[in-house]
Amino acid sequence: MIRVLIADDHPVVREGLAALIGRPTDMEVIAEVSNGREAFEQFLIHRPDITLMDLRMPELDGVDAILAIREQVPAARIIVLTTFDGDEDIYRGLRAGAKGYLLKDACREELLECIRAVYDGRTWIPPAVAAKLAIRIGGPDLTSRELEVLNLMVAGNSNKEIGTALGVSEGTIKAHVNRVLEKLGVSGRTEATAVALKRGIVRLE
Amino acid sequence: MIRVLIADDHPVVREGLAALIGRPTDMEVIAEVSNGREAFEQFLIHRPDITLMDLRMPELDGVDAILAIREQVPAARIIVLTTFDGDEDIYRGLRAGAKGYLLKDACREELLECIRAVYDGRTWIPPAVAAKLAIRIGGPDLTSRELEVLNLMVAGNSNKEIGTALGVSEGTIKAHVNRVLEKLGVSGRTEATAVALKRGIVRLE
DNA sequence: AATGACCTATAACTGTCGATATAGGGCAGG
DNA sequence: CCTGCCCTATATCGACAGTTATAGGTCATT
Repeated sequence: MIRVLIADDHPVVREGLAALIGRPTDMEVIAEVSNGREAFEQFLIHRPDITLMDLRMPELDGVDAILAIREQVPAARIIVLTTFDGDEDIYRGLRAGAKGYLLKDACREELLECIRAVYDGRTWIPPAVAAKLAIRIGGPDLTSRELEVLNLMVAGNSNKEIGTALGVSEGTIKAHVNRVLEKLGVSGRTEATAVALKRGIVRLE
Repeated sequence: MIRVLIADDHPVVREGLAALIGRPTDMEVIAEVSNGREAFEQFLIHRPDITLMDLRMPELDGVDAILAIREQVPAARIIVLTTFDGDEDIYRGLRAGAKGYLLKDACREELLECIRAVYDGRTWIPPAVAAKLAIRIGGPDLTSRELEVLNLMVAGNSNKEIGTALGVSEGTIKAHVNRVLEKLGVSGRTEATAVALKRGIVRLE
């Protein structure tokens, strides 16, 4: 019997996963939670064989929940199940220690196959996801300062405003912006905004 | 018996909705489809009391499906059930003729209550959704030309490039861009990009 | 027929952006 | 200790963005 923990803040999705998983006779849902903190707590209590984890959740992010769990139980078998398909989301999820990565438009067969694969100790990543992961791995990392600048840039701030906000000169911001544009492979801050959002490097709100 | 049609391209969500709706004794799911075209076809065949419609679907968009259905059956009672909470999405969904608008993080009670309300001929819009709708209704519309320019702008094109693409002068584009910035209430094209994406006025990809 | 909204265009001007080069200080890993 | 990466800074310069004002042509509405 494969014992599954579901972590997702959408009741409809939890219900759907529970229905799909409860159908085969070799799987059962042992707990459902709606945020990352509960996911961590319930994991330690139930020690599920498989954890299905959404990325965007209140209280504690999916990635952070994975990190917290694997700090206690390095062998935890966790599958990310999310709507986000930016290469940065995929990269962070798998780097945190997820063994599978499914998008929410996965069909029933794909879901069950993935659960069985990860339960057997294999990793399970759909080709489309793997392709995006490859893009991310090839490219350069943004430094934390560059990320900070990028976020302020996406919010619509000018170089001068960013400089004021970070307590450095406008020229310094220009230098950072230049490296960000180069690393993202774009030709201006507007394109950088679109690319960063699409890739999941920054988020709105 | 309230007969429900489900239109959503995510199998997990369809399954979840079916499970939630099948539980009370006064509702039943009579059909499930995964794109807008099928939604239109199955609506005409089954004439459901309630249709739950996702907005982003292949083949035919949710809004277009609503329009197609209501052209044949103006009294159709359709509820939008989606993850998109930009004011433009909400506005378009309701203007197309939806009688309810739920976000996918709605709980079971909210879903059932909404279905019953719309079945009884009422409209059902959560306060948070209504608030965003109010924002959209207050503001000015972008003309089709301005939308065209905005889309090219978000893609990272310069004024000159947009002018070339549309076969007009750079100066003309500047004039369009100026009105777009004014209507969106922003101070530059980078901020315009972020706001347009957040509000659902434009989409990536 | 007149009004108004929209698209188009021009022009001049200021400010910001982005490219490029150069360089000192801090800090970690070999 | 030295190398390399990161953050910082300065400076120049051409390109582009954005403001403002003005105005002709089209088209639907009144």
